Amino acid sequence: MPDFKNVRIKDIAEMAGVSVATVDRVLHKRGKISEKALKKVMDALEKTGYKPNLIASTLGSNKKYKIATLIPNPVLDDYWNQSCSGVFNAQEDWEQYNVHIESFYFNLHERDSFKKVAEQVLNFEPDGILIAPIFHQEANAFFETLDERKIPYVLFNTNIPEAKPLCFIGQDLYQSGRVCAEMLTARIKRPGNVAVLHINEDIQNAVHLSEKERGFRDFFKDNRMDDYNIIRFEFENYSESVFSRELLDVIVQNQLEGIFVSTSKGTHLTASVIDKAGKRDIGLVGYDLLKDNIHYMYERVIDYLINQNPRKQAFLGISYLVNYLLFKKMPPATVLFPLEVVSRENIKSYLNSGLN
Amino acid sequence: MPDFKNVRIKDIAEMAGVSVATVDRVLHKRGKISEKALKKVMDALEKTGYKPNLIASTLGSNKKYKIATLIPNPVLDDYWNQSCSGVFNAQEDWEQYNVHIESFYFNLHERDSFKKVAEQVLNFEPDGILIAPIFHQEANAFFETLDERKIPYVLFNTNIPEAKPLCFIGQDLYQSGRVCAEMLTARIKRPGNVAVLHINEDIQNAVHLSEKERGFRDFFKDNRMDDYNIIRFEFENYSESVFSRELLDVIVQNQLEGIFVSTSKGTHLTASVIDKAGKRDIGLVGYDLLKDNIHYMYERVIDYLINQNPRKQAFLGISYLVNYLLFKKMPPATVLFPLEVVSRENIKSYLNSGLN
DNA sequence: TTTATATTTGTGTGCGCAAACATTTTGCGT
DNA sequence: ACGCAAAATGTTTGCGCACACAAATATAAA
Repeated sequence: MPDFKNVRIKDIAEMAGVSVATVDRVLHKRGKISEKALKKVMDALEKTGYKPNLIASTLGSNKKYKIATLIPNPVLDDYWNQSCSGVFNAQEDWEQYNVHIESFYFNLHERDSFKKVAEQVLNFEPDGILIAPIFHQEANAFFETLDERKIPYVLFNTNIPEAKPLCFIGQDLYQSGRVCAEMLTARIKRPGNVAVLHINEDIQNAVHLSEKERGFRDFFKDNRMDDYNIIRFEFENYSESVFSRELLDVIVQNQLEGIFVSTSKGTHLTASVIDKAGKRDIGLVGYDLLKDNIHYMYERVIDYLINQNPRKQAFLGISYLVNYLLFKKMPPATVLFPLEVVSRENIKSYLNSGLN
Repeated sequence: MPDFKNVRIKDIAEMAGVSVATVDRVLHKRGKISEKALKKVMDALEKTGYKPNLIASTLGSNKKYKIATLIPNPVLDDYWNQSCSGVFNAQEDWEQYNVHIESFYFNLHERDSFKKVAEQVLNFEPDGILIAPIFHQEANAFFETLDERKIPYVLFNTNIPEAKPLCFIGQDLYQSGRVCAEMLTARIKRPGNVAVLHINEDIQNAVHLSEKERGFRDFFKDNRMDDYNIIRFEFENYSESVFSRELLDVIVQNQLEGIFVSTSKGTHLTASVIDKAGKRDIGLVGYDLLKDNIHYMYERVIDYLINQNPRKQAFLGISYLVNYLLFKKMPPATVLFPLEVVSRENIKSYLNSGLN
């Protein structure tokens, strides 16, 4: 072990026969530099394989960074509550590094709320933003402003193809649907009717959900499972009681063997109906480790949950932003999380490991 | 936002009416301090909620840390190869921080090799060690030395109850067995004979493996699946051809419906035999995303793999050590990874997401 | 009281870099 | 050749902390 002392800017400067400031200028592409000096410095950089000391760098540039989050209000929905706690975790990790995170919440059900809160975010003048772009159109308008002002942003949960974020964090929805089909058919012992349930407050997520449905259906097609019949149902702006009645109708009339619910909240709503009706023999696959979902999984109403890991998504989003701002480290353009299959037997291992 | 400027040692010193050195002394419990000064400093510390700037701290103490890994040779086994790459990943992450990681490999099949290499590790005089303590007894002897010399170490993969590591990283083996039973029974459509296969080079792992078997069996018991019959087989120091023949005998004679293999290498060995015999209707559940296992999963020979995530285990182990050394951050005593269920449909999502 | 010695406290420098500030060099018009 | 601005380069300070070193104070021995 040669105990190789890391090359410093000073070393580079000496090698190139210039001052540290000149080296600094080429490293940060600031100021003007003569061709000659540039070449000399570049050569030295090349030869030594110089890597900046990020510790010293962050200490030296005594900057404060402000990061904003723009996500649905966590009190209205356990899913977003988990995203939120991911942000908090990240906050703890980075508070040492002079980064301040301010959370802005919009109402999941009102697009106007998004616009209003987005405005507040701009007033906050953040150096970076983590966004869950629920409302397609409004989000796009917001992105334009951000692009103009050159404020970097990371999207998670929902992708917006037109946007040019630093990074998108989410899952492969098509494949997610396929996994659900796989698990549902593993659960169901005799083929028959299965239902895809889209339970959502807003038709907005149409693309989001139909991607999952497409994957779900393709699984049956690709595996030649002709003995299954897939029926699709949508519930929108439901009231609890109406939903309950209608869903029961659907179940009974179609003699459903299994149900795939495409949303996390919809999952425990459905589970609740099935539970009350005492129809536990129906296979049920849905999304996420929400409190209620966990409960119905232990109760054997829900068979499998696909974990979208909102906590980790948000956490990683913040980490990417910070790394970009502090260390100029470019995140991958897209990060698709593993499609975690959660069952009665491994659910505890997911809940206990603080890693998520 | 009050733009709260972080309190520095200097601030504390002023508040307490002492010099920075005195504050430094109480912070690090070094040198002697008068009662009076101590109290004043402590009060100021308390009042301000002082938190040291770790960035400045690491920069200031211009220490070099040496970390050693003591793991099986990666060229002999893809599983350990993955652990190894986890170490490399960690290395990249931390090389900025003046930490040097040196890997020491022992031969998985020779306990003497472990002793010899452990000796080398000691000569290296590391500040921390990541260990896969395959050989129970030899490991324990090593730990004693480490405890004496107060060298912190993190264990992963295999737990040694007597050891006093900084942290153990692994999985709940009992529960792991249960998950395998769950997935195997989900795969098998008609109950019958299922086999537990322990395929291992060394009887050493007996505890390790029988924990999994216990969980496997308990699943059937707890779910009153009396229509299943569980048979146990061990293969030790096998030659490829002998193994192949014997295993086929077992399969045919018992008319196996499903197989649970308790080791990662054993999984593709078994898959290979099943594949060659054209017996894909047998359910097969095993461990880990090894290259060969992935292949047989795509080939529909293996149905489910439980991911032990050796890469992430090693990566996290190093991270914990570094955080402890650099930032005095205590890791949790035990970290049990989620029991990830990998299937044909979600395997790509695991392979693609660089997170693992 | 003096001197030696232990105890307690204070000062200064460097870690590697960023950035403000200072200086030198160049090009150009007159 | 001169003046002058722009271009190019150099010098210095400070980020917050660790730690070596220096100084001051207290205590004990003579």
